[in-house]
Amino acid sequence: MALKSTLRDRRRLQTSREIQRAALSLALSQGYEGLTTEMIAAEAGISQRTFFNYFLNKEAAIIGETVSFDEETVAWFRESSGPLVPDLLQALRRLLCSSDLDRGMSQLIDRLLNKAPELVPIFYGSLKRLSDQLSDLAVLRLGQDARADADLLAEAISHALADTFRIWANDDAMAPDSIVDVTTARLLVLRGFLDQL
Amino acid sequence: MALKSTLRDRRRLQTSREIQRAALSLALSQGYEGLTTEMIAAEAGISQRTFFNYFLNKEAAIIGETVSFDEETVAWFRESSGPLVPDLLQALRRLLCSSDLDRGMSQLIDRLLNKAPELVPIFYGSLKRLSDQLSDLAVLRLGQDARADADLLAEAISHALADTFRIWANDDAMAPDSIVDVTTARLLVLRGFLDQL
DNA sequence: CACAATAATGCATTCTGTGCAATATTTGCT
DNA sequence: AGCAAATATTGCACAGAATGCATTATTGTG
Repeated sequence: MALKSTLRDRRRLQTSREIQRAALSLALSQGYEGLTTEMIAAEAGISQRTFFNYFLNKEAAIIGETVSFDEETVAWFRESSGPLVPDLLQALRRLLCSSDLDRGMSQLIDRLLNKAPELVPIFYGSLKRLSDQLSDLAVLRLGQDARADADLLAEAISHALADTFRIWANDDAMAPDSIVDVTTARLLVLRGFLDQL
Repeated sequence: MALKSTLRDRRRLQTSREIQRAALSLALSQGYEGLTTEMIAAEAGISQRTFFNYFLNKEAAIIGETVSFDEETVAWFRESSGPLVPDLLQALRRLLCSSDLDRGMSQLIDRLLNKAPELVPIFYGSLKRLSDQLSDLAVLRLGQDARADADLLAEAISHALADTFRIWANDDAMAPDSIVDVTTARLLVLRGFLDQL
């Protein structure tokens, strides 16, 4: 029964994206304040009840589906003998490569965050999930004892990445491939600060 | 009219703490799932309506009041000519000194976060507010152009601090004064990772 | 085509959160 | 103390969020 009906899955993903698109465009045009789940459902052409079948809550619809590392990447990372941090960045490269990035959607999100700053914490909550995955990867190589250190590193990397994402969303000339490069540059800036200690 | 009725203010702070205590203890004993604002209000001896006069929402009651840098510290920081990062840590030292830390409450929070991990994002949202304040401080010295860099640095520092807080909450032998010292040590660990780049 | 699995929907219900008006309490002042 | 203004608490009504459950529609399979 595993890996069957991909047609259904594609429809599901499509509907999910349509709901997110509806939520973002309504939030941008009418304001997030006063945006109701009924409005989103109507705009997406579904019932309110179906909206809640796709997303746990209104905020999740704004954020959209979450990405995660595939098994091959995890396996590769575990076996690799290179230095930890570059390997984590390489894993991110693979992740961004597999998940097809939608610059238009990212732009909408960025504009919404500027217009409705109260949503920023929601996105940081979502970013935390990526950070947790990075931390899990790091722990594969450092051992559970280093969980706190892994968390700290993963937070820094994921925030640098989020930073870079905003840059990428607003720069049509920037290639997706260079995202992790810019993220690395951001991390070097951070290291520069920490050299003051 | 400024700086008047401190009696009223103290009562207000006391009620606020009592509500948070009620929320935390109920969440720990009965579980956060199924905890209603009416239950919290009843436990705290106030009406549900009054609960919402103190906190914008249920989650805010769990987190409690937010701290912020006082004007003297901001002024000191702006004028100081020392290196940026140590000065930021010094500002944190002053902040922790002025806000009287309640280890018992911190312990309750830490236990609740272990029991109900779905609340972790809430706390990261709250941590973000501290991070924003740190970033504002840094921008005073770096200029608005360096906002992105300041954000990155502030995130790293605030996460290292949050880390340290959990350690402090569970170690009765650890003095509040040493919190920032341990935070600095955490930041050095992070720098060690970044040296791999 | 028929049947099983899955998805969409309507409906009732509980809880969150807000606005507003009424009531109670506190504070400053004489 | 006693009065008036400011502030806090409360009850009530209401709109929206989110869930459970039963029903209906759609879709994939043999």
